[in-house]
Amino acid sequence: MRKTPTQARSRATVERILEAGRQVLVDDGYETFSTNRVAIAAGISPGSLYQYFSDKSSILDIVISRYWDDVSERTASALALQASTVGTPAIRSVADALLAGLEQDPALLRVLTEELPASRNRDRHAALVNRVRDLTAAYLRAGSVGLTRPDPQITAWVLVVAMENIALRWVLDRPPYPREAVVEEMVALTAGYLARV
Amino acid sequence: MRKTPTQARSRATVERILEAGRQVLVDDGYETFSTNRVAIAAGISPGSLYQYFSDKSSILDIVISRYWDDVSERTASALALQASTVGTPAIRSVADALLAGLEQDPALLRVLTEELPASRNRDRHAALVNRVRDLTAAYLRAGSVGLTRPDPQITAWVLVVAMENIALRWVLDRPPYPREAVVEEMVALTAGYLARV
DNA sequence: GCGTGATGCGAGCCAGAGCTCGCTTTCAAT
DNA sequence: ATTGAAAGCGAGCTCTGGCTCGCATCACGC
Repeated sequence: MRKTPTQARSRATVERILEAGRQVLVDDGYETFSTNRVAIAAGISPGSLYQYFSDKSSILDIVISRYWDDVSERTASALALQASTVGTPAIRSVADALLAGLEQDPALLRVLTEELPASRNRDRHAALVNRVRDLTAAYLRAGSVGLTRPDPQITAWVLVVAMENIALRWVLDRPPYPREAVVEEMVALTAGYLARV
Repeated sequence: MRKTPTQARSRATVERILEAGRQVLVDDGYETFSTNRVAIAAGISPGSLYQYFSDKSSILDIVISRYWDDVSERTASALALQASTVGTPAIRSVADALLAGLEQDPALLRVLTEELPASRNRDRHAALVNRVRDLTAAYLRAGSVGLTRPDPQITAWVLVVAMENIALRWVLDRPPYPREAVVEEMVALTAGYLARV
């Protein structure tokens, strides 16, 4: 942020820029994401844009942050809701929440994960994974489920990384499997993993 | 390919360009990957480069293809070797092969998966996933394992997508879990999923 | 040896995009 | 109403990097 807007008008302008940034990203893609395009989409001039943002990257950063914060919030809160529940219903609703979080804005998700270099999302994404992993590890340690694996930390990590990719690939690649079927597979995968053999 | 090299000298030049391309990608990263840099690294002039490659993208394409073909070949053949084996030993060696395949060239893997837009890898990567998924589905249908899940196709897809991300994240993020432990978790995850409950 | 096509050279063209700067317009406080 | 700061404008500067083109050099068949 180069200059903090004080008047209502300029605050609205900053907001318009960010919305336009998201729009250009979704409509035109990352490759053609240019400050001039953003300015046009926001209905302002390039010069105005650079009064509030130091460079193109900083606009992107905020758009990206907003998205991941949103997903993170949704997912973690859904997970927290189930902290006291046990068994497959708990797993099912977490799997569902994961899918729902990613289904929130698939167009932006696609651009962020497929067109941007993954390193752009790295920190934000790692934060999300760690957050969910720790919640999961705590849940496992709480012992509501019989612990069959030696290290809850690894187990939680494995679960999160596996589930995330299943959900992500299903949302983005749209394989011909119905949503409920995928949820059930996610439940079975998790339940089988955690159940004593 | 703009012109097919006939003499030995030019065939060597094309090879030098491709090796330089890989080198520049690994050393300098995707952002700064420029045709001029590749030319310098290959010890030739930009003009010579454009005699054989139509544009910058086509050099990249070949470098990327070569990498994924290599990984695909290694993984699929390791999987085929285990087609007749059953039980956790079979699962274990497939998990190991998956890790080994990705560990082959971690530097290039990192650039390809973290710096390039994922869409650059999309086709090649999808081919790999499909190939392994179909092998897995056939394996499941062969009935060596008791089928507890309704649809082998979904089950195979879930397994491949899950396993791949576990292996990928472990290789790239180097979480503090020993390799053998991760392999065992992958085995447990798969075995629990497929075992009758 | 000689000539013709293959190979190689590298300064530079050119399009595109990030960003600037001098100017105008709008706002709000006095 | 006045005035100074805040906000906005947009032509264009500048730099980067993909790519070219006219020329030099090399290699192989006769």
